[in-house]
Amino acid sequence: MRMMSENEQILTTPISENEIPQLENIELLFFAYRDFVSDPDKQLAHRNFGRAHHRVLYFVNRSPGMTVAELLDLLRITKQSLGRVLKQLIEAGHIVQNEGKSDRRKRLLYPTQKGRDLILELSQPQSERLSRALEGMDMDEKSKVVEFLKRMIGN
Amino acid sequence: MRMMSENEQILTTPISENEIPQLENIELLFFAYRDFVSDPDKQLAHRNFGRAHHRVLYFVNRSPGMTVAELLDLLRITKQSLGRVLKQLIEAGHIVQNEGKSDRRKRLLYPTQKGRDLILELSQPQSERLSRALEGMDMDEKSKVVEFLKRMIGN
DNA sequence: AAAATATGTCAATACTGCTGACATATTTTT
DNA sequence: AAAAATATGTCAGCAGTATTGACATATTTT
Repeated sequence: MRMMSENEQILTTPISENEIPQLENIELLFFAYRDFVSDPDKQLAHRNFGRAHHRVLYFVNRSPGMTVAELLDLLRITKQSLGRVLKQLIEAGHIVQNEGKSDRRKRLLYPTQKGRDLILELSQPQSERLSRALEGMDMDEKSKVVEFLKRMIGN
Repeated sequence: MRMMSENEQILTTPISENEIPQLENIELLFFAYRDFVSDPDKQLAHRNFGRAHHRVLYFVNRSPGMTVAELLDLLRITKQSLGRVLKQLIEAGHIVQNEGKSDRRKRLLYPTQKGRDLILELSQPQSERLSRALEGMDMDEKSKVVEFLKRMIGN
């Protein structure tokens, strides 16, 4: 006769905050981010771009003149993964590459006006969502939220 | 002679908070979430599971007895996408499906003890990261952060 | 009996990530 | 000057997760 092993047992009770502290917050962060990135997804779709394009465009606009290697470090993806989206952004005229002056191996990345326009458009709904979420908080409270986000980063 | 059109112009100045309010926070949220999900990725990898498995496992543990349709709504993915990961989780013995009593078309999803153990293991580093990020804040400050996350959700 | 619902599955496709290998140009080190 | 290291680009192949649309089955509702 086959016995049911202990860990095949079926559980009908929900996992609780007792078993995992911060359970609610894990969930909130999941939903918050899901909705946060869904905003620009629609705008990206009808340009045949994806989230990867968005991120590249963002960082090049944030730090014009950055190199490919710096971008790789920031995004924590491989050269191959970056290569494809970067190529498409260059072909579409959103980003240009200039040879480095001091080191001609380097390819410095700059946004065009077209690329700047696009990142502004993509960032708009995210900006608005964040503004709404922080609305009504005083400076102290806002800075606590920012502190929280900063402390979530790293390791 | 070919003229450079206006939006091919190269920009060397960074995008600023003036152009997009909340620019810094957009970035912080990106990094925070990137690191938040990277924690469980390593544990998932050597079981040949991915983030999708993690999310399914999470919600089934959170609400044992939920149906496939409810899970689809929550995750906002297609039946096809869910089908694969759910199948693997069932085969691996982390989740079981029971026929609904009142409506036998429905397949109610329950975690096994094995599934409960896994979600606890996966949630551990995320729980710790959140605890560290909230450490030292008083109850009021913590609730402001939670309020912020809640307000980020929706629309 | 017909229509609607819940689920499962098929085929085809896209995006984003990975590894490993190799090529080129350039700079740094020896 | 030659050798080694660096920055970038590209190739082939693979994996995970998402999509759409079509169709099948069982069950419940109308």
